[in-house]
This record gives sequence, structure tokens and C-alpha cells, in this order.
Amino acid sequence: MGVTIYDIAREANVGIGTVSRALNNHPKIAAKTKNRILEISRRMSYQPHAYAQGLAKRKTNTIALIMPFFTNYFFVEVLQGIQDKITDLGYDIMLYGVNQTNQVEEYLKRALQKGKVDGILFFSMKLPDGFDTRLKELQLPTILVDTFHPDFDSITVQNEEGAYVATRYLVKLGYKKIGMINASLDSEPARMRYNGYRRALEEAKLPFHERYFRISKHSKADGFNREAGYQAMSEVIDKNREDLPEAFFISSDIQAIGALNAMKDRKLTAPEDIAILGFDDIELAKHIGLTTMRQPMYQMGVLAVEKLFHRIQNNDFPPSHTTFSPTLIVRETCGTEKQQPKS
Amino acid sequence: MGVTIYDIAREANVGIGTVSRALNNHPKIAAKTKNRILEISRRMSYQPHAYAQGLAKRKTNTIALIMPFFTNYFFVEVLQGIQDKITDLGYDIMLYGVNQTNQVEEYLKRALQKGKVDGILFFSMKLPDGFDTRLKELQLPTILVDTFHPDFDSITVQNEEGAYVATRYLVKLGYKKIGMINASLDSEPARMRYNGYRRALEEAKLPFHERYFRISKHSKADGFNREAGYQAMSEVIDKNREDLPEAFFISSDIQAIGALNAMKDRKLTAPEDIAILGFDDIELAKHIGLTTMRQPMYQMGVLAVEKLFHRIQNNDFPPSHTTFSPTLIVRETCGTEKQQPKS
DNA sequence: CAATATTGTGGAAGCCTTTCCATAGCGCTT
DNA sequence: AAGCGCTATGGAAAGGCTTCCACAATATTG
Repeated sequence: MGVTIYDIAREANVGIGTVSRALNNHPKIAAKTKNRILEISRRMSYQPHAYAQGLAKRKTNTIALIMPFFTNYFFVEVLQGIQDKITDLGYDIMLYGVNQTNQVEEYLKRALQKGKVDGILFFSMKLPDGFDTRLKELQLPTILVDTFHPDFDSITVQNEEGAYVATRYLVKLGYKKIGMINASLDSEPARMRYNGYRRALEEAKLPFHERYFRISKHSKADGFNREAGYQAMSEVIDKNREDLPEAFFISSDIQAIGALNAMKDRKLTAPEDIAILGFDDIELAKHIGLTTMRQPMYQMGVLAVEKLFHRIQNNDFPPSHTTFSPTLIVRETCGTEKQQPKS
Repeated sequence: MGVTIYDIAREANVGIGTVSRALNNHPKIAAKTKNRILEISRRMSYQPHAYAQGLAKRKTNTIALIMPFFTNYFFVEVLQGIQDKITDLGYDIMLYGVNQTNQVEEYLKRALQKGKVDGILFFSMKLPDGFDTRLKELQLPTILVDTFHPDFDSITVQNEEGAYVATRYLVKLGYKKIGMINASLDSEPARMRYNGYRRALEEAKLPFHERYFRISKHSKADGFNREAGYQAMSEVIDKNREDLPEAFFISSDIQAIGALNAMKDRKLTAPEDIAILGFDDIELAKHIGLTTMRQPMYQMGVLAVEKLFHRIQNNDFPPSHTTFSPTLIVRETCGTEKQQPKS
């Protein structure tokens, strides 16, 4: 059905090798032959067959993207960075959006399928058991983003430090009763953020109150979502009616949005009743005036692609680890130094 | 480097044809031979080579998804429907997220490349000139979502009717000065929504005020984004300080969020000062209590995949067009019948 | 028990490229 | 005019699979 190099070769009265050389502008070819062939192939609207090319070259020009997808807006923004960069480089993206945790293995297996992709970008999840060795055996270039393994290139955010900075900021504003709403501790970033929170409290000699700490475990997935935030905040408020915390550090913006909603339903506002500090700085944070810790999402996407290409071109160097520090973005939900909170 | 069917054939003392039949559970093969081969191939951890398979079968098990990506959260939700459904069917997704309108052609060309994908899902954009005929020549199954062309299967939303219902609802609540903030009229949905808005006004014998109508053209892309909504609302308010509209129908939730922000910055609230009605019902609408027209996004994604498969299996029937009616979701930003607005 | 039908198997051909190797043809040199 | 070195070219081989055709080995029939 389609036009092949054989058709062109026949038409131009040359061999298929010559056609191939013309199309791939190989040096060893006479300029006029080349032009003639290019002209003919244009006239016949020739299109190389992607899979035949891939098979012969052992190269797919495609990379796999495996990322959580349970409506965590964080990823939408990273995705933009990846998309822009990868398009520049002439590659395509095979998207594997994980909606339930058990899909991870399935997707990894698919991406590992021989000859399917030239590399993998793996996001924010723990590499399931055994896949580290399989990936190494296959020598499939892999970059981890927002998660860590010593044997693979990785890009992470200083979660512990970010949480520490966030909490210390709340301390500095004068809050004493500082709670935290976290995602599932199965998640590495969630654990680190918890540690940072605890460290800041200790350093400020503030007590840690079990009753102001909540893991949003109720939900599907890992708890990094709005419903989980809503639920966790509802519980804390309802159980501590008489003695509400003054501030909350929340492990993601999307949870913070849920939490703010729970407050609103109970006629509480931020920062007047409870101050709220999030994590991520998703695009919507700006809208609702959420004070938060910014992760450089777009840049992380771009860098991930760059690292992957570096490794695709030369897989022969030790793993490198890059880490970004989140920065505090002050908006309204924590009050400001001038307009000091009540306490 | 990898294990091939030749290796397995040698190991099992059979021909390569037999190995292939065993792996693809072809009917004409003895059960015990088959089991033996499967056992061996498991032991050698055989993995078929995706591209070789694709080349031989003339089938990629991959579909291309071309969709606008300029942070319009609408698509994130459609994407989930697509992803879930397509995974069930054993297919993979090649994602082409359009960030600037000039990328559309580039992506279409890539997706059209022979043998790269088995079908295309094309979203919310006008098919660039000439591609309709090219797609038909190539016989590449294509489904249009949220846009229309008589020669291709499509799934659309009754934009005109949705806008009409929305505006009529505002009329019914007693608002007289009803404005609209729209996206670029290059977008088909935007045009239809404008028509519905006008029709409802006329029917109610309410005047159309040029000064309460605004196209958010300022921005990058098509205007379906938060900044555009913010800017448009800011302008309308600032130019009509003395005579503000009472209500606004806004062509997407994400713009409505921007608009609400612009109001907030000017100490105006919804519905007390101006009622706001959006379109889409993205997940966040619930959060901020936005009254809006719901599009069944997840279901549209699922249906799109189903249609595409239908056509991949049998390309031999006339194009079918499905259309959904949006439904009104009443929340808080328009007030309610009980708590009537001032006017 | 021979003749025929059925089932299972081997392996060549085909899918469409790229790449390598051999060779034809050309212009130089001597 | 013969010999040499280049350059450009043709086309086989390779990449790894599916599928078709031919044939061998059974099973079925009268």
C-alpha cells in the first residue's frame, strides 16, 4: 500500500542502497543523484516506515513516561517541561499514566519490552522489587524523578529541607500549635517531609501533638489528592473543636485545597482561624493565594529529559543525582509578618 | 543481545514457526509442544521485539493522542478515561501535547508516519488544512473529540445548547445584565457557546451589551486559561465601575477561576456582587463552589477509545457522530433560587 | 489394511529499512 | 597506455517477527 524505497529505486533507476543514502544524507553520494532521488521521493510522497527503520537501526526515538496520574496536578506541569524538550529533540512520548498502584508493574513490563523505547522516565514512585536489576540487565537508560535509587540517575527535591523551611516559617510567624497533614508514608517524599516537619518543631522546642497530625490514608492511591486533604482536615477540626491548631503544614497543594474546603464548610478561614502552608506550588496555588513551597516542576521535566538523552548517547558513566531545593512562596494563607496572626 | 525465537527454537529442537505459533497461541499446535516451548521461553526470559512484531503484523498496538495542553485541566480528566480504557485493551498511547498552535501540524505529520500508530485521537482543535484528505488517503482511523468534520467519527458536546441552558438559568434567577467572557472565536466550541448565550438573551428579550462581552484574546494559545479569564474580567470591571454587570457566563471553568480571582483582587465576591457560571465542571469547580455546565469528560475519553477500536477493527462503515448534552451543576457562585440575588 | 483426511511441523518468504562489502568507473600519475 | 586510488553505486545480509506452503506423521474411514 505504501511507497517503499524499492518503488523509488525502480523509478530512479538506482539501487535501494543509494536511495537510503540519499534520504539519510550519507556523505558518499553524488549531489545530483541525491537531488534526483529526493525529488522523486517527494513526488511519490514517500514516508519511511517507522518500525522498519527502528528495527534496522535498533533505535525507536521514543521514550516511556511512567507517572502517577491520580489527578495530582503536579504532574501536569512536569509533563509540559518534558513535552517541550522532547519535541525539540525529535523524540516521541509513550505515556503510561498510573491510576492505581498495581498498574506500575504492568506498565514497566510493557516499557521494558525489547525495542519498544529507548529510555524510561520514572516518576515519584518506588521502583517495584526486582525491576532495578532487570533494568540494569537490559541496560535500558532510566531516569528517576522525585524518587531515589543509588544505581540510577535521579532528580529529587530536598523534601526534608523543604518541610523544615516551611515549618520554621510557621514558627517564625509566631504559631505554636502547628499540625501537619501528610500523604501515605509509603511515599518517600511524604516520609521526608514528615522528618523535616519534626526537626523544625524540635529545634523550636515546640511539642509534637499526635492529635494535630494526620495521614490522609482514607483515599484511593497515595493520599496526594484533594479528597484526602478534605477528609483529614475535617477529622482534625471535628475532633479538636475546643482546641484547634493554629497552623498546618500540608504535604501537597492539592491536599491543601481540600483542607481549605473543609475549613470553609465549617466557616473557618485561613489565615484568620488556621494558617495553611502547602507544598508544590501548582498553578492554582497562585489563584487561591496559597503560601507554599515551590518545586521547580517545569525545569525538573526539562532536566529529566536532558539526563535521559545524555545517557542514551553514552550509557557508560556512573549514575548522577541532582537535587533541587524548594523555595518558599509567601502568599496569603499564613498571614504575613506585618499582619501578625492573633497568637 | 536479546533472546530471539531462533534461540528458543534451537533450545527446543523445533522450527521457528512452531515457536511463533506457541507464543501466539495459534490453534494448530500440539498442547505439549506448546507448553514445552512456553516453559523454555519463560526460562530464557524471552521478550518479543515490539518493532519486529509490528513490522510483520502491520500493527503497532499504539494510538496517537493529539490534544491541547496549555494547562487546560479539562484534558487531564479526559486523559484518565482514555488511559484506563486503552490499557484494558492492551494498547499504548503516544502523547502529543500541543503547547503552541503551530505544533499541531508537526505532530500530525509524525503521527501520520507510516506504521507508527494504528489510529489517532484528535482533540478540540480544527484539523489543519489538507489533513482531512491526507488522513483519508492513508485510511488511518481517526476520531475527533470536541470538534467536528463530516468525514470522521466525532464526539462533541452540545456547546450551543449548553450555553443556552446556562444563560437561561441566569435569566431565571432574575439577572438582567448578563455578560459573557469567551475564549478565542477561532475555537469552534467558543463560537457555539457564544451563539447559545446570544440566543438565550434574545429569547428573554434582554439586550446584548458589547461592553459586558469580552474575548480573552490577550493570551498565548486559545484563551481557555486562567490568565485570560483574569485579564478579561479585570478589564470589564475596570471599564464599567459605575455600572457593573450582574452575572457572567464564562466559557470555561479555568477562565472562571481567573475571573473570580480578578474579582477578589477588587474586593468583589460571587454571587453577592457578580454571579459567575462556568463550563466544563473540572474537578476543582467543586472546591470553589463554582456553578457550571458539566461535560462528561471521563466518559468522553472512554467512548473515544471505543469508537477508535471499532474503526480499527473495521474501517468500512460511514462516520458516526455522538453528541452529549452538558448538564447544569448548581453550586454557589450564582446564588440559588431561595437566596435570591439583590436585583 | 489401504486410502484418505487431519493435524502438526519446518522453514522460506515477506514486512521495510540500514549497512556492509564488492565492484564499476573515473581521473590521475608515471 | 597501464596502473593506481578514489568515489559512487548495487544489492546481499541483517534486524526479529508472522504467515504461508509443503510435507510428514498421525488418525479416520470403508
